[in-house]
Amino acid sequence: MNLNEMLGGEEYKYSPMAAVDDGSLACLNSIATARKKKEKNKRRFSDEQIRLLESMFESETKLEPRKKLQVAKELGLQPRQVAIWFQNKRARWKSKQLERDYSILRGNYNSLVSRFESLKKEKQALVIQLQKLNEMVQQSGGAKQDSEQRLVQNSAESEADNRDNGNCESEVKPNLSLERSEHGGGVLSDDDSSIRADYFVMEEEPSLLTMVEPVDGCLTSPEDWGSWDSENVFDQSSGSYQWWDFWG
DNA sequence: TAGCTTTGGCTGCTTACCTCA
DNA sequence: CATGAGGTAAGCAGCCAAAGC
Repeated sequence: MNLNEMLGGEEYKYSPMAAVDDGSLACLNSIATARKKKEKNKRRFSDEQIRLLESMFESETKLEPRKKLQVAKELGLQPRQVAIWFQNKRARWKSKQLERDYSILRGNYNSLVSRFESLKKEKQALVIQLQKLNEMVQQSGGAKQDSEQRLVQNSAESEADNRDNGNCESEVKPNLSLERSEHGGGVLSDDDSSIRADYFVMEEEPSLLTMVEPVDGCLTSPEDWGSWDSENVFDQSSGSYQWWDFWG
């Protein structure tokens, strides 16, 4: 068997990853040498060829067979060479795109972190302010306590009446009141808007830091970044992926 | 019509060559 | 001049879809 037969002529396919079972080092060396000689002919494409290929790639990242033949003829290349150039180009482009996506994600993450920190500080300031106000309210208690209790009682009776009449909460007339909560503090209750803000509950810091990636992988798709919002980023309901795992 | 083979293209990984700092 | 890093053309395995039988 000569070298050409070993290599199978033009049909020879050498795989460096393939398992070696004959243990013939000499044979392997011959194959490697032959391959090196074969690849000696490898030359970079000319600037003109690259220029045209690049412009083609800009308009369409995948070539139709007919177009491929036309381009190959035009550039004096084998159709196979054109196909491989496009394959490699797509791979390089994808790699670059990944880098770009990564830097954009990183920027988004950094801005979210700084926003979260500023909101946290704002919340702390508001809590302190509320504590002070509550202290003032408690200090001025005494005589006022009776009127507060009356207010609370009236409010409870009013709600009971509304329930009896089958009224929903949104139909109740505005009725702001100050109640005593089970936390020993107070609860601002706005019956009209159903907005209720508990305060003095700092010991139960919400775990806002649980960040998950949506199942559909939209975070990796730049087109979808426009739809980002805090619900996406701080969704606590699905998955267990932690954002700090990603940046760890 | 279903099942098969063939063909061609794709992705992902890898190799070897070339260029340049 | 040697060398290492990065870019690039090309090889390979494996997968998939379309076409033909």
